[in-house]
Amino acid sequence: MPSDLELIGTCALFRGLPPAAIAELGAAAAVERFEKKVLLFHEGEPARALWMLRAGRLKLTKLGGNGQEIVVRFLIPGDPFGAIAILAGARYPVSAEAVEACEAFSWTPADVAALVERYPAIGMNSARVMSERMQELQERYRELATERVAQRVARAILRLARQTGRRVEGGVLLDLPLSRQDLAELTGTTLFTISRTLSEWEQQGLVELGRERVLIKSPHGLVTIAEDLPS
Amino acid sequence: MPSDLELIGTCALFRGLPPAAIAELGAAAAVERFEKKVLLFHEGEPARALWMLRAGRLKLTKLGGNGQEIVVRFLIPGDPFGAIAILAGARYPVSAEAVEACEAFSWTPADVAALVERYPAIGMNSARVMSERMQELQERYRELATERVAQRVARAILRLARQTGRRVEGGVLLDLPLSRQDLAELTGTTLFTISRTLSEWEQQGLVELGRERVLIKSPHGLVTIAEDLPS
DNA sequence: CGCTATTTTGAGATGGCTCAAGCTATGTGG
DNA sequence: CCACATAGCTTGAGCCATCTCAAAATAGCG
Repeated sequence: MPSDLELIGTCALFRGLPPAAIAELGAAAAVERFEKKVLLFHEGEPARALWMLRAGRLKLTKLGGNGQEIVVRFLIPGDPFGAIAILAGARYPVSAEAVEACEAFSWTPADVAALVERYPAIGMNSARVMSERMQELQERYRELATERVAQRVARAILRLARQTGRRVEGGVLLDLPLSRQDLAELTGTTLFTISRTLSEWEQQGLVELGRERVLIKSPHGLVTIAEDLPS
Repeated sequence: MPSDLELIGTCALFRGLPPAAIAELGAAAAVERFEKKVLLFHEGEPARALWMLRAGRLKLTKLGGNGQEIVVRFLIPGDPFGAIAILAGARYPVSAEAVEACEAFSWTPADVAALVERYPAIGMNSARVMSERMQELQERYRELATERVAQRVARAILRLARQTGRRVEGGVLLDLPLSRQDLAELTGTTLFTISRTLSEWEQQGLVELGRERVLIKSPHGLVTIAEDLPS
């Protein structure tokens, strides 16, 4: 369990800053706690803070005109969020929802501005973080445009495994409460199709399912599906 | 027709920098010319430069395993590209192809690093540019996941109109060679469906079509479709 | 003027969606 | 501790938006 300053100092946004900067960040940060299903902020709201997840899991979502929701991504401790609103717009382009009890640091736009002024390396760090996320989203965009559902679902699960996977006996457990609906909104399909797809994989022994729970028994099998290789 | 230094000084990446910085950028830039259909670089290639379009139009594309291509976005003069590779990866995550004769500035990674060192504001500028593109891609991702083809195509055309639209008699012309195939790869559908959709709109007097050419006669009509409003 | 790239149109197939119904954990209040 | 309520999940049946493939029309270009 890293200390707060360690977490702040090693996250992608603030890596490489002098200890004085990290100390300032720690001093300026507010810490808040959010229960499961609580919205930290919602899409369209004026940005009142730059955030960083301290503990727990949350998801960034986006609404469609017809009421449909999509999941932009899940976050783990150390991940910054709300940065786009601070950098580019005055408003959050996504909503942030706790998928389990969470704690998050937040900094006011004024504090962020002052710190960026003092430690300009934050600028390049932000650009790097944005670039990495952009790369992932471009990739997912391509998948959504060109691949079948099963392929996309397999990829999504493998990504989640890399991000939050925990080795347990029998395989790798996705270490967050992940409903079929969540997976559907992450991959651009419906909860029905997700249910059918996962059930089939369970038949084949690739995964083991539970309520809001996915255990990967054969990562290799999922890779075969994700890459559309002959089994 | 702005001078090179004006173009460099007013683009999103270098806005607000002191004249000395702009002069340096101008001095360090190489200018190259590319004919229609030429690839400036391709996906996966090690990044050898940060680019900025000087004249013409180009598109960023990405390949799928099955040979299918998608269009990530079209660029107009002043747009930077290849930035993600310089910032986050060592390799270009997309290909860049001239859709008409183009000219582009390029800077070596070493020159970029030196300039960023000297003028740290470039860091925040990069972050802002990335954030804006991220916001757009998140939006398009949502559309691809939740909306029908017609809706997405209408949105894509309206975006292109905002970006490269030119007022002409009779409406707004998309000022770039844009094939049905390009539109399909931009919106995640097939050229056949694009052809049918556009033909229908032409019947209704919303657009006027030509080979690699779209003239918008009724922007409002397209908005109605894009927003899925009752006509 | 003929070649080639682009576009249109048709006909048929299908992957995934929609809607309805029932099932099953999980947690909760009596 | 049990019975019930509820959120999450599964399964089935039918449908339809969109894709696929084939063929022909059209428009530039050399």
